[in-house]
Amino acid sequence: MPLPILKPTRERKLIRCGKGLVAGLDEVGRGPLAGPVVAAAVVLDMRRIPKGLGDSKAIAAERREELYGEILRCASVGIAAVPAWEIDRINIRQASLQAMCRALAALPCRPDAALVDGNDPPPLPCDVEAVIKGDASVPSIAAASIVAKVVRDRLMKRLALQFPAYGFTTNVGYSTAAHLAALRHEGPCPHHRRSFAPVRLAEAMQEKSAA
DNA sequence: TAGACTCTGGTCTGACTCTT
DNA sequence: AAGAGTCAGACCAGAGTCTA
Repeated sequence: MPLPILKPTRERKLIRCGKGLVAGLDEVGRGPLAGPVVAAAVVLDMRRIPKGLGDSKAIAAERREELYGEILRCASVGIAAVPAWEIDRINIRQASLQAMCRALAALPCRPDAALVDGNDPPPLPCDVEAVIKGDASVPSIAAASIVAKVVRDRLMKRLALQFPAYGFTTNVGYSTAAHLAALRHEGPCPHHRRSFAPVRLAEAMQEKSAA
């Protein structure tokens, strides 16, 4: 089966409106109980768009890794992560925004406009257009979501070596039954988001059982 | 067996409704 | 009138089930 090719319609529209460089932005890791939120900004070369770009959730991990390599080879990429302690300090929404700002700043070039996933355009230091389901329909956003997901998965695998009790290799920080059980048994590690209700609850239960 | 679909569980904002 | 509470809709993901 031929790989699907997303058409860069939104990017081309912005370029026609005088925006020279258009970045796609996406963040991953908003829902998990542990680990950072990771954002990526990608400026694609419109002549060399990797085949098979699409919603990062719908792409098999192996294929995601391949696309990650292709994107790094043929596009400008900026990546940033905001750790759990900072999420606790400023809340998850602000942390996502911070991650996106930092990913934009980490780009080797300065984009004139950005396309982001979602319904409400965040305040960024360039023109921003929000696209609902953009990660499945806009190639730049799809590429950013793939890069962010691969980077975050790798970070979580590294954390799994440090904190093997929580099963980060498989749950990547999400609230699976096994993760919650480990959380109740071990208590949270420094990479858990204590501002999230299930972590607070588990911490309280763990303290109670330790007392 | 792999992909699609649905459900569950986490967050947030904004709009609306209810209570004081 | 103002504050509190609720709901919808957006995002993230894993897990289970169904189907081709």
